[in-house]
Amino acid sequence: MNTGIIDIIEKVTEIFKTFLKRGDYRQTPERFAILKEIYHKDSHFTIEELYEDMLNKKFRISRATVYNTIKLLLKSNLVVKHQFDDNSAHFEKTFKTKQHGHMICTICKKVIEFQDTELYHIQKGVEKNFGFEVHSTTLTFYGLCKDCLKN
Amino acid sequence: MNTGIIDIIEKVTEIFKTFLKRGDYRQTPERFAILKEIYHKDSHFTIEELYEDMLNKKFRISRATVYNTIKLLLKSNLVVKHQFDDNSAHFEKTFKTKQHGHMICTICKKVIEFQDTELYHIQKGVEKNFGFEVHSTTLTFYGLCKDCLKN
DNA sequence: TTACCTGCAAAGGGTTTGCAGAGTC
DNA sequence: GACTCTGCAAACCCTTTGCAGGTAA
Repeated sequence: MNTGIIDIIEKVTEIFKTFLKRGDYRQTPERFAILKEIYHKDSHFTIEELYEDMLNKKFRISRATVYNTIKLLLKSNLVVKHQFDDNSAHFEKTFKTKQHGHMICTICKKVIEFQDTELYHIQKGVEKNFGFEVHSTTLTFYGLCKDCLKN
Repeated sequence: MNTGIIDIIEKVTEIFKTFLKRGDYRQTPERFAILKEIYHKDSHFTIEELYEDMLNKKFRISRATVYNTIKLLLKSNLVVKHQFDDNSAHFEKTFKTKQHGHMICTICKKVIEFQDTELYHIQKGVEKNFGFEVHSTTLTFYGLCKDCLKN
């Protein structure tokens, strides 16, 4: 499992390097450190969580740099952004990650992921019908989870 | 067409009245005026847009009341909230409105709606598989619209 | 009459911006 | 060496909150 993660991080680092070169962006240690941290995570995160995780690992960094780098990662499609129904944006890595949706419990705020193949068909449908080119997708169901339904 | 709107507004006003009574909320003129304004709209709106529209119609109201009333309308399911990729929340009426998704062009910011029947199947699927009870849904595709693809 | 609701203004929280110093190319 | 990037802090915008006066029940 660990070797898998290392391989993936190597790969996305390459992709990011290429992206930076092409866009005339500089290759700073902060940018690679943030990418690495994100790809070590298994789940969603907010900017604040990412920022604190890096501080905890004694990596000296500022919020502004995290915001700046996330923008580049979004542009390079290595990360996607989700705006759930709270005030802060949530992010996820994309490389080697399957397309999925989210269920959010409006009581306990839990976020549950689910895989779906039909989603892909819907996407193909709108691309065909509207001449729209889809870059990223957010499917979110809000409601009550199993545990909260019991109460 | 106009009679259709009037009928619908009468109907949702009744629904809202019942909701307010049941929840021991007061029936204030502001609340009904906001509901009416929303159901006169054809499309998405932000709090700020709604607020300004009401001011333009010489209805004296405050932002705080708009925020407060929107919460009640969400609770009564007469309005849904969408968090697109900008900072402000977007809202829509729900009554007599079909389930649909949104495509958002990341360049021109245009929001295009599309109907989809498959979405309902996905919803049924997660309800069955996860014991989750879905109350509302947001499906959003981000990408490039036909017009922006030309350039 | 008794809460609750409204309007106003200030506070709060996430994100962006401006600027000086550091680091990439 | 030029110019971008970083870190810090202040500014910004949307939303929430506190309080005094008004209003529905």
